[in-house]
Amino acid sequence: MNTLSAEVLCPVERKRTLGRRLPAAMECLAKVARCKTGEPIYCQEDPAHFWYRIVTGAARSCVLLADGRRQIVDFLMPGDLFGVGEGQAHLFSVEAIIAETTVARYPRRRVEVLAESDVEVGRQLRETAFNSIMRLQQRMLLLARTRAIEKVGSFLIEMADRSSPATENTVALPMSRYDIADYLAIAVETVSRALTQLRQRGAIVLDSSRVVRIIDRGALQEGCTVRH
Amino acid sequence: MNTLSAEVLCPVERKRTLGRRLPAAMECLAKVARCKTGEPIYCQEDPAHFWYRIVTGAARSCVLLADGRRQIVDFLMPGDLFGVGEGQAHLFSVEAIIAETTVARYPRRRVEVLAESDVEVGRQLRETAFNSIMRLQQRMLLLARTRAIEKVGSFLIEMADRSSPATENTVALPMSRYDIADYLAIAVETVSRALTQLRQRGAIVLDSSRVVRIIDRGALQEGCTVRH
DNA sequence: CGATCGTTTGAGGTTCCTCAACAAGTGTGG
DNA sequence: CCACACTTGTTGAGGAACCTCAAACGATCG
Repeated sequence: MNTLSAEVLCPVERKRTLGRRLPAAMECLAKVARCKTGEPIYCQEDPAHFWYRIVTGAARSCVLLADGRRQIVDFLMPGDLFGVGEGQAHLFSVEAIIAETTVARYPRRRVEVLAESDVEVGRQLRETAFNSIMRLQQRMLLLARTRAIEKVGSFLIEMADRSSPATENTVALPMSRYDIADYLAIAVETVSRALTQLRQRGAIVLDSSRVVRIIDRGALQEGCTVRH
Repeated sequence: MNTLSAEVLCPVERKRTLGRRLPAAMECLAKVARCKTGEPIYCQEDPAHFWYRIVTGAARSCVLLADGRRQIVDFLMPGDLFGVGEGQAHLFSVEAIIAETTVARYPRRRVEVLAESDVEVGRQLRETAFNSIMRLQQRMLLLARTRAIEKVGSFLIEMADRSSPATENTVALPMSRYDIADYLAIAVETVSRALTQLRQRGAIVLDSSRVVRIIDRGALQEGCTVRH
């Protein structure tokens, strides 16, 4: 009975699905573009004429709030499909966060038409959407954590699970502390302090400020796991 | 350029989509069941053999965390489809929260097969999934709010937008303060205090503890809106 | 070399959580 | 019908966690 609950925390199954390419019929509609660091892939309120997929690199999906805060809605990694099903205009901005980020662009209308004629494409899109829903639900549980140290701990585990299995315990964070703070909805200083505290507890080692080695996975999840 | 951003806050378009019935081909697979208050519709880790839709009443989708807290993942209202695309077992429990809650149950396998043969069903399911994603993203922005009073304010607006348009300014909350607290990831006392404060500011009137009249919508959204 | 950015640490103030008490409403059994 | 327990909602007091402001340091870049 724990097989599924394990999936909640260690989304290996999901990773496989997200990482793989889309059906050939859809891939041949794609055009690939290259983005510099900080360069927007699209902006909030731009007409949503395309769907996108990260090929290499990483990006952040974010929104500016009225109080001046920036909320990062998601970090996008290779294989992630985004900008999908958003009505007439994009609800968020998406910007590359590391150099050499390449993005595949799919014309929305043509994909929608394709989905109605090609059963396989339709099924794949539904599956992708369902996976997004699961990831969003996990993110909601993360944001719902009350303590900053639990948020940061869960974040590190999320990043570890999303990176390649080979380097599961050494995470190279592509984003700054500011990005992490806006993702977790806490202050930058609090992120820094939480990392320091996790280091002092022996849960992690900071090889550099952007490279984290996870020593004690259990300590990171402390109080963050689902009860059985 | 504000058409879309308005949709972010006042999801009228979404409501219409969610409220309407699914295609006839899918509806005829459904069986309707009745649930008492507090009765589970399904439990966390139950095999996910069915999809569900609320016909009348309301329900809460929740998860128990290791620290004993209960996180409510979503409130489900008439028309809402749930339990969809969850792998082999349900990730959350769903319980009715008011008497006379009726739920339609769709056999998952048969719906999936149907979606591959019936283009209309497939399209409708994708649309539903995309709508869920938009709602989840809105919920994420809600949880990302830093102040309790903003969370409660946004919550009231969310509930107002999800109830019938006729009663848009008078919201009958089907859930207790405890449910609201677990939904917003704050303490019950904080929910109560935030409502009192909103009442004192003249933003709302409490006709009874469960019936809220929204007087000043702007005051509820204070600092919660997206910047343009 | 100065400027800027990213990261870390400290000090003080604010918000929220915890514990506690109380009031009102609901159901139950004598 | 009333006494009682229980649930639900509200309010107060004290303490913990986090945010804000400030400063310092290293790295990168022009």
